Amino acid sequence: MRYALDHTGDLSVQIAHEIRGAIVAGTLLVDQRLPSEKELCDRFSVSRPTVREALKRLAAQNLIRTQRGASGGAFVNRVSYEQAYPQQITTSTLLLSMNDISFETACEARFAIERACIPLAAARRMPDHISTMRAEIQRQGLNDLTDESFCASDVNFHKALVQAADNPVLTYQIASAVEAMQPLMNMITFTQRDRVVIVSIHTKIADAIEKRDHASAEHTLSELADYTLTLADQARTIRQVKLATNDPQKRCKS
Amino acid sequence: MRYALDHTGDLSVQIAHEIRGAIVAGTLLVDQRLPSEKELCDRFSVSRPTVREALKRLAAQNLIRTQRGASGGAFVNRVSYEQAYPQQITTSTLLLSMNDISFETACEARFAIERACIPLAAARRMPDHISTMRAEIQRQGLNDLTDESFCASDVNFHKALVQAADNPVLTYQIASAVEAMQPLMNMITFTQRDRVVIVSIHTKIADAIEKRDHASAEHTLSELADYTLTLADQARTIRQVKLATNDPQKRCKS
DNA sequence: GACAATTAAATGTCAGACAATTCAAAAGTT
DNA sequence: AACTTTTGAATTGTCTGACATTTAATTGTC
Repeated sequence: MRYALDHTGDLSVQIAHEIRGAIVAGTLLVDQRLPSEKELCDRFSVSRPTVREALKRLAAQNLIRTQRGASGGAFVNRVSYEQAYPQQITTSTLLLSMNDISFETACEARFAIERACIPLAAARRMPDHISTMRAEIQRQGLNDLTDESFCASDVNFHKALVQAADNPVLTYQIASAVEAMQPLMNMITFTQRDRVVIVSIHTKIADAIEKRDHASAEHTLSELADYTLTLADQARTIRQVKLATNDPQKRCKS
Repeated sequence: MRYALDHTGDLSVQIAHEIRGAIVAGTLLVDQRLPSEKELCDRFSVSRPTVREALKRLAAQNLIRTQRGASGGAFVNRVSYEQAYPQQITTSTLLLSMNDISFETACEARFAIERACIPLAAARRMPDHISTMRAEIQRQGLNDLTDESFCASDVNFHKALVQAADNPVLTYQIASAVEAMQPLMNMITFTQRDRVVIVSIHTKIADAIEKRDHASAEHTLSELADYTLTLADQARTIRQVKLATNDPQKRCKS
């Protein structure tokens, strides 16, 4: 077969678009081998570097993988959660950092989405979900925890909560949203007192989920959302005060 | 500066990874120009095709754009919602189609996430959100509407609902989830009776949002989720019956 | 000073070659 | 005959050098 391309833009873009269309439409099935680069050159009437640039575009989107050697070539990838995940997070993270999204907006979205899985989590939670949550809560109570470790444990807690809903699509969507928020959350430093409050809220959530009391869990989650906002507000105030009182020399250093 | 690369895998992958890291870390700022391809060749000690393949990888992820001519080159992209959107949808759509996600699972996730924005939408809806929703409802009542047009209007209705929450991050997340579901939704054919039911549910939702009654809106949305599931169930049954009663000739045609 | 032609720099494309990798078949050995 | 080794072919990865195309700045002319 011969391909007819849009006559808009660069050749490698057109070719990549053509092949992507075939994959999305199902003309090319998972694990099916694409024609070799040489054949693609003939079909599209372009040189090999051009074909290769097109293939690299597709590879960057995890749509294909390539293998060297005899019986090698480019193969259609099965798009898995594991592969889509980091991609999604990179995009979301950049979106947040490049578009002046306020902490309030991001926080609101994150907790709103997480709230979506609470009824399902309450209905379907299994014993190991609860024990994972409690283990993370216990970890969060340790005294010698760095802020990073505390945040990581926090992420794990919420991941377990989401996983209790037992819906892979939901897990994928929410987990990527939560992780994309992480850089913003890391700007907060948690005092010992803050941690005590958060641990108590987490405990209340775990209790509610265990008792399959979704109303209480939802309510407590919004409590956590509010508290997170006040923490961010405090952190901002502290930063501003520091900035104002800092002598010029120190400010230059930063 | 000279770069040190991981010695794992292909060169173009390593180079792309290196540059991506600089963008994500903020070393390269938005709209900043990357070194020319020739300079990159020198820095990484590779040939131009290799550098170009790396740049194409980044371009495929919308991280950079290229411009020809004098004072052209590769520039760091501002990742905008508009650009991230179709990318996200493509990925999500492929995830759904390639991983044997049941309609039930996808539907559950979609409505759960949409539910997340209801309280915000009820609190913040403006007159034009309501009028958009009502306009789409009216359109859905027209008799000579194709299934595709009905679905498109349905998407618009839910988009307006989400937009009423007035949170760009939330809009981005939910809208992409809803759109990714569209191929699955398009498998359902809506009888006139189905449409009447859906229109009435939509009306109830719009009414509740207008009255800022989030509890009622949430309840009605879950009603819609249930109804959608029964429709999908019907569609599946009908397809099976057709398959069983079809004579061989017709089955070959399809 | 305004407009047109030239120039330079950068990406886009091409052609051909060689290197590296992998699998399969042929050859050789036991 | 069964197993091991060698060879070869196919394919992607990389390099080199060249030319085409596009665009902005420069130069020249009126």
